[in-house]
Amino acid sequence: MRVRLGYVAISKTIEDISYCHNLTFTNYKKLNVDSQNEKLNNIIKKNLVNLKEILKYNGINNIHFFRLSHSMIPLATHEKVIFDYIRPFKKEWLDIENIIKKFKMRIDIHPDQFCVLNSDKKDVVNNSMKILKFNNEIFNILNINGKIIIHVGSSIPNKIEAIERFKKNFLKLDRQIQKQIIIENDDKIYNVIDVLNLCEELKTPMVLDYHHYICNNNKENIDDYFERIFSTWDKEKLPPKIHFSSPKNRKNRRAHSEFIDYKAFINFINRIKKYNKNIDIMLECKGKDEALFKLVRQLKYYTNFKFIDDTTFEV
DNA sequence: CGTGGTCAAGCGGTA
DNA sequence: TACCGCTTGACCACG
Repeated sequence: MRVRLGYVAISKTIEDISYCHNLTFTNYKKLNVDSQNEKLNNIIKKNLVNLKEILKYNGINNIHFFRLSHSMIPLATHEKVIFDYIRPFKKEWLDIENIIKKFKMRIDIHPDQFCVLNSDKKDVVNNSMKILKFNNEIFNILNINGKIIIHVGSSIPNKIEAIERFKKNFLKLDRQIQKQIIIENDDKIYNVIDVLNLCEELKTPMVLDYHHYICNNNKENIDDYFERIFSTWDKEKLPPKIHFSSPKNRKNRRAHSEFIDYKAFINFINRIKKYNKNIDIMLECKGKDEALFKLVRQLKYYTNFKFIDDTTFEV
């Protein structure tokens, strides 16, 4: 089994290179009409240039996959702000595409909490579809095989009806977007079994979030479900994706800790290695890439995992 | 220089 | 009932 490790969205090592500079609608409105677009364009340009630098940093450090934060194009799906974030930035987008291709990177995107495909409110569903379309467009601009990670969403008035709404709305999406969506179990409502059943029915890959499983389960044993979860990826070119993180502390179990509990991680690897799949594990820690490299040092010291590069090992 | 309030938007959970 | 956290930070006004 080959395991690749990655981290989320922001590097802590290279500071001052954020690609998440934002412009809120309130502040946008305060500007006069001429400077609105100028301000927006400046922010987008800065974000795209910085994203390129972060991807380059990742590539040089053998980090093979990355999750894009989605605020890199502020107001992209705001109905009252119409602007072109593609053509004026052709060079910047192309630079990013070239870096991704050069290092053969896997790129995911995770819409924020306002993307609720199964909401009982029509406007929320429409906006969610718009967000998904925007994410799809980013992949189209970059000409890459990216995935959009979403949760099932709301449970109003109950999980059964809400799952039916999810299926109905999912099937309304463009086929291309349907194929990009992968669904993750969450820490409050939709547990591993809910999401696995849904993914099998929709023929959509499932992202297992191990920390969410710890927070939200019916005392089922996760070991009984690994095989089925991995199988949802059988038709994909990309390896199955797992999110791994450690709880902050006993009291605050849902929050993410700064670093990974390496013993829990080693235990986890030893339980999944028999499936002999290649796996991409994204570490979700406050410590970001520092947490990734700390875990790698611990694995090198405490295990016989055979490291192929800075973030990839075989067991 | 540090801090706290604010930001377009949805949810469920907690005090 | 009102706020908090999420996947999360940036920015600005203020001291």
